[in-house]
Amino acid sequence: MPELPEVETTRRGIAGSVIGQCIAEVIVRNPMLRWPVPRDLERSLAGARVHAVERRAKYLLLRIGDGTLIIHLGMSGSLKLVDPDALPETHDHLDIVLDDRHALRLRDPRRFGAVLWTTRDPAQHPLLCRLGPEPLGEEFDGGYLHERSRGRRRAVKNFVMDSRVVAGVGNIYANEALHLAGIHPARPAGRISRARHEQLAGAIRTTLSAAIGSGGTTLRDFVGSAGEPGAFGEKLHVYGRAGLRCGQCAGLIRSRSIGQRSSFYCPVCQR
DNA sequence: CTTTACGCCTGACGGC
DNA sequence: TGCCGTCAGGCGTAAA
Repeated sequence: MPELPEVETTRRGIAGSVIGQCIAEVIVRNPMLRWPVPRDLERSLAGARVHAVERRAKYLLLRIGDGTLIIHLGMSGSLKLVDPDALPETHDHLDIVLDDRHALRLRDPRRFGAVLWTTRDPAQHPLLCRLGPEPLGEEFDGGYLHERSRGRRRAVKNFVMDSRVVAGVGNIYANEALHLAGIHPARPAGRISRARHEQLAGAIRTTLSAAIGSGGTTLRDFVGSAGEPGAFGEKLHVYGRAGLRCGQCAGLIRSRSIGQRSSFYCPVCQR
């Protein structure tokens, strides 16, 4: 579930409450996430201070003491600020209790998420070292997309969802950005002009920025750090809207699977 | 090298 | 009411 805007919403929601705090306790109720939560996590964290809460792609990076806690929310994860005395519910796998008696509580029904600890440069971590540029950063633009796509035959939707090309564009926002750019999701990436790649890069930035501004998209279970759902779902133009009219041209929105992922597009205004 | 298919896991939903 | 198949926001890995 959480794509970049949801992870950024989470980051902004927790940063002010955790930066400057020290870790009092770590409670692991179920370590079996995508990879096991490190057994000695409490020993690494206890007493250490949180210096910063950053984001790279869909990874949250909590700078704690002399290391970094890497958190990924997978498909169904969320991170809430709670009173540590509040009873945990099913799928509340981990609490990071802070000195001020608040706790970060990780919930992840499907357990596709991850909690990892590194004392090295997190950018060099195997999970992060091959990520492409941040879509809201300066290196990402149409020229970059155009250059990277030359000779590539795969569908442009799969191309922009490849985290080695650009980090953090997931299924919802890939569909939305391609609609905004007027590009058919199955079009081979290498057969898109520079001008249209400029359009696409701009559409990705616009879509992600607007979603962050709305607190993300809640389809099923995403909630922000205070438990609030994201409001961007009301602003989706194609995702989940098969059979409805396109707002741009009154064509009918279609859905089909592209690269094993459900895709939504307007066959009239996306070419 | 690029591209595709497959799991990991739980829960929600539709059809019967 | 229940059971069963299908699908879901991600992504590493194996294999073609």
